[in-house]
Amino acid sequence: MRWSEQGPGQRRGYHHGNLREALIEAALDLIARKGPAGFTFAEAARWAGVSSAAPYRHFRDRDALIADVALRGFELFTARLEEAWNHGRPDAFRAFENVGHAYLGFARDEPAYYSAMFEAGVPLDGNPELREAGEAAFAVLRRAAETFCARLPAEKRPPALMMSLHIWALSHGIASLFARGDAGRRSLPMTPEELLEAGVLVYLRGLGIIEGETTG
Amino acid sequence: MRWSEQGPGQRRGYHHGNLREALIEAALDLIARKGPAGFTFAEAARWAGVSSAAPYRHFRDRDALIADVALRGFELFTARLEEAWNHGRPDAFRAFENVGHAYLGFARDEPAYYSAMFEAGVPLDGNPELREAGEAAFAVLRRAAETFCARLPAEKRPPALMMSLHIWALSHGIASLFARGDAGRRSLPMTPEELLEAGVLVYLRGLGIIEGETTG
DNA sequence: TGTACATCAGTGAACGCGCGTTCACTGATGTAC
DNA sequence: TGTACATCAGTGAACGCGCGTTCACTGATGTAC
Repeated sequence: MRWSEQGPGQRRGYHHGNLREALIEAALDLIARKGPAGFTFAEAARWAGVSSAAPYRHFRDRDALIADVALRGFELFTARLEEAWNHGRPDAFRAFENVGHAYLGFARDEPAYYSAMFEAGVPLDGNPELREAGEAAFAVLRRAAETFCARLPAEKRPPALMMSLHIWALSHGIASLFARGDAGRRSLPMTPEELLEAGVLVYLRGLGIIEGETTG
Repeated sequence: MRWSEQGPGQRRGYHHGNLREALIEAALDLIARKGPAGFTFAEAARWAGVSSAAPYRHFRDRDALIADVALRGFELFTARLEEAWNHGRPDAFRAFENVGHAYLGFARDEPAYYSAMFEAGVPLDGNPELREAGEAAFAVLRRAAETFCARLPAEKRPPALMMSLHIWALSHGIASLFARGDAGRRSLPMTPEELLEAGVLVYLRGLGIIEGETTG
């Protein structure tokens, strides 16, 4: 460390060395604390211990940085869902459950990414890379649904696309309303995970994919 | 109209006459077009054809105005859900379906209210009136669920609170992801209403409240 | 190994802008008598 | 009905601020010879 202090970083010479990454970290920190609108280019630069003009060497403008955060968010999200699915092991049902938990876990552990992905209002048109990243995340859910549906005989097999949309919407709804760390969060007489798990169980029973008691 | 032009309003003398309402209208217009963060006190004043200091006669500050918009939003929302429920007529099932449609309809027709209510990050602590208004809206859903559950014999009756939380989360998820007018909206191979209706049907079947074919 | 030079990631000063908020004020309205 | 006055919703000018963005610049790094 030479002279200038900075956020949580360590070194500083004339060249920062890793400014691009530092700016993204700063964005995550700021978004987590103040929401996507509370993030400013100027503050991110300050956080990284760099002049306010420096970020322009790495991002066209403020929106480009947010879009990049959203993109990374989707990549991480996809990886986490994929890992939870784990090729349908140990069995389709358990793996499906794990995907649900991974969904909520991501929303809770990475509120800043989640925010940038779903609430920052980054326009998807004109950013095909971002759109594809979002679709890749959804594709994990969809593949899981397909595998899961395959246990049923073809004639009573529900449309996997619809099923995955339902699960996605339910997960997203629970995450937005109850599992986020922000000020508007509603309180709940159970954990979000329990709520999601119960909902998915009822839903799957309704599809005829699993059997069981109607109530507990 | 005397001299100063204004948004869509009509008159202007020295006294506006209805500035409080005009500012709220302005806020709705701005939020609908730019999101909750895109709303500024200054622009709302301009929209109403009034000096930038005038709003302070009616709202303590910017946040107070947004909180007021959210409050009205919840009141409207409650009224609309209530109307849809219509005391469970013509029958509990149909009425329940109507509530779902009303939910999505509100999110689509009143994106600005919806935004202020669920996305503006208005802190609920320290604003009991707002919190109660939100709970009142949810209470409609809950009462509907209770009435609906009552068709089942007590020993296989699902917990109505949980059921209403599931329906709420599913509706909110679909509304956020697919039914909103903003830029981040995902596209969908069916209407949000169809998606919600199908999801609720599956869910209710899973609870054993309705019977029916497993797939279509 | 040493020097010349191109490249590139930073600087820092400056800009114009719009915002939120305050202040002493003033014009319109409504009420008492 | 007319006048005096209190009340209150507006004005408009001013403030300090932080933002996004640009510019000519400069220090560090890496490469060619």
